[in-house]
Amino acid sequence: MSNLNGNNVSASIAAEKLASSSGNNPLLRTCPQNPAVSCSSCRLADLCLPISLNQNEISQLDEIIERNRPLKKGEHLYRQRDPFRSVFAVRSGSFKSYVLNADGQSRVTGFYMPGEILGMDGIGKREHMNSVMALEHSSICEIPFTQLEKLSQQLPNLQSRFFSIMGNEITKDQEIHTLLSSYSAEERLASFLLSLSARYARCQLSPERFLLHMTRGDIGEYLGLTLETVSRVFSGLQKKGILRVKNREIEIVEMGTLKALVQ
Amino acid sequence: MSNLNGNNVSASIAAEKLASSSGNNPLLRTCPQNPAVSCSSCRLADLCLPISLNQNEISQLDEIIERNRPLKKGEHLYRQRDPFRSVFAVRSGSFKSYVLNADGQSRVTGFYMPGEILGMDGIGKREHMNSVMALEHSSICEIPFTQLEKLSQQLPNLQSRFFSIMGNEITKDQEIHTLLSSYSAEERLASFLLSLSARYARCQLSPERFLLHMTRGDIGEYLGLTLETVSRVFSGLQKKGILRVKNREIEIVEMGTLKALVQ
DNA sequence: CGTAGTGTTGAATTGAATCAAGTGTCGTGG
DNA sequence: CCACGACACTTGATTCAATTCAACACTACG
Repeated sequence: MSNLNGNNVSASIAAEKLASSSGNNPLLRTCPQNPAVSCSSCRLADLCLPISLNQNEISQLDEIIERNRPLKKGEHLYRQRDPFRSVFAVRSGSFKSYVLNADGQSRVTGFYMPGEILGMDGIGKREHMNSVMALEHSSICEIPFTQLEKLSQQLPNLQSRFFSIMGNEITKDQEIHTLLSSYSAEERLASFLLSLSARYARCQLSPERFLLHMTRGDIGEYLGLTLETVSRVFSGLQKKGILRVKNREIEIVEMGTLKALVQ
Repeated sequence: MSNLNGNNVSASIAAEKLASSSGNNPLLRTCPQNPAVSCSSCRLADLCLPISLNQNEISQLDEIIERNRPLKKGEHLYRQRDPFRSVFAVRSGSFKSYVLNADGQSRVTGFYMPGEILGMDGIGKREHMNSVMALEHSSICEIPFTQLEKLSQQLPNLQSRFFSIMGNEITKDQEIHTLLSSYSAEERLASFLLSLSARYARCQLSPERFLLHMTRGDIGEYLGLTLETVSRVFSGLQKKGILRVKNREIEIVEMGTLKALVQ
């Protein structure tokens, strides 16, 4: 049995749905990294920067966006202390951001999925505070920041949208603050899974069944737990019948009970 | 003996220096809450929003800023779920932001000192995610956000400045994330004191001797510790000769050793 | 002067970390 | 296509840092 149900979810979940659809061109559909796909035809547009821009505004944004070559698993988008030039929108795949402390240990500061914006850790000090690594084969749109600033001067909607995106990042970080300062291991992991679930749903993927592209160690570093504790809590939630866990494949069997764990 | 050295630091530290000086008007000097003090004459201007604006730009900013009545200790500036209208700059005093969870427990999400910007927790969802309470008699400048957005359209420097401020907030929140996910109680408290110390220095106050305006419980809620642990760590650091602690008065005796604790 | 809020300290408890051993999985190159 | 090695993961036993529970002291304020 290769997975929870005896058929291969990995392939079906991962590949198909995240492709940026490009109208009726079937070739583009199968190639989510196609650099020709514009914001206006990108199926992630309503999760991403262009939201609340009109057609004309979107095409102006389109012009400053660079669609780079895709990154392989393990490749870095940027590293700690790199000069800040751009923010990035995830087109497909996923990323982790992390910092290395003095004795070389890493701590994961975030995970990023399609439609989410990356790189705002560099805006304050004009230097990236995190490193960002692809967790799987992934592609991104690069938005040079000085050009984004210039365009925001001309498009009030874009300025407003970017203030909102940064505001949401602040809100999200403060939620993690309270999570880490008062939740138990089980509550942290439940909350983490619910966050992933909601974000998969945003991408039109199943909120009940998905793949983790990060390791138990990554999750532990993010949640302030050891990888052993993460593993034990997964086992515990499975024993209670709330989850089914098979390696990186997660099925949330009792969504309500899981939600009740974090109130 | 009323404090560490037998004289009253509380009064001298707290009152005098934080006043927004107003050139050569001695009356304004003694009244930090004077609503007439403009950005251009405010001694906090170079910590605050106006930095990198020229005289003309500052006076445009000045026009949209409302200087409200001061808040007494324990009063709220805004509460969780209040509609978002403005961000605020702390003029004098200090504030804590906090959230209440389902069972009525509070968790502190931040402390704010003169020159720092407050209220960005509302930008994303147009609704405040935190409550904010004055920790002492305090005053603020209110900056209506829609007007700030409008003015940012006209003043590229202001837009850029506000992007930076929000970027720094994100960076700060991520630093707390790594603090909470991997530091011991002692490391957390050391890091907290060093942060306060640096921020007092920014306000032209002593980085070695200052007053805590928050309770041990507030600090614990912020750092993810119980108030008993906070108290024990203070005692421990005092026993090691790194600090002198007398109620809310802190003296950092060995700054180097304290810094070494967090590497 | 009394009381509520704040802070300290001790003893017992506990949740998660650490240490350790072993299994499972995946990608690579022969 | 299989074997190998490197990672990734699980589970158990033990330890430990911080919490919890409890008693008491201090301070500040009406």
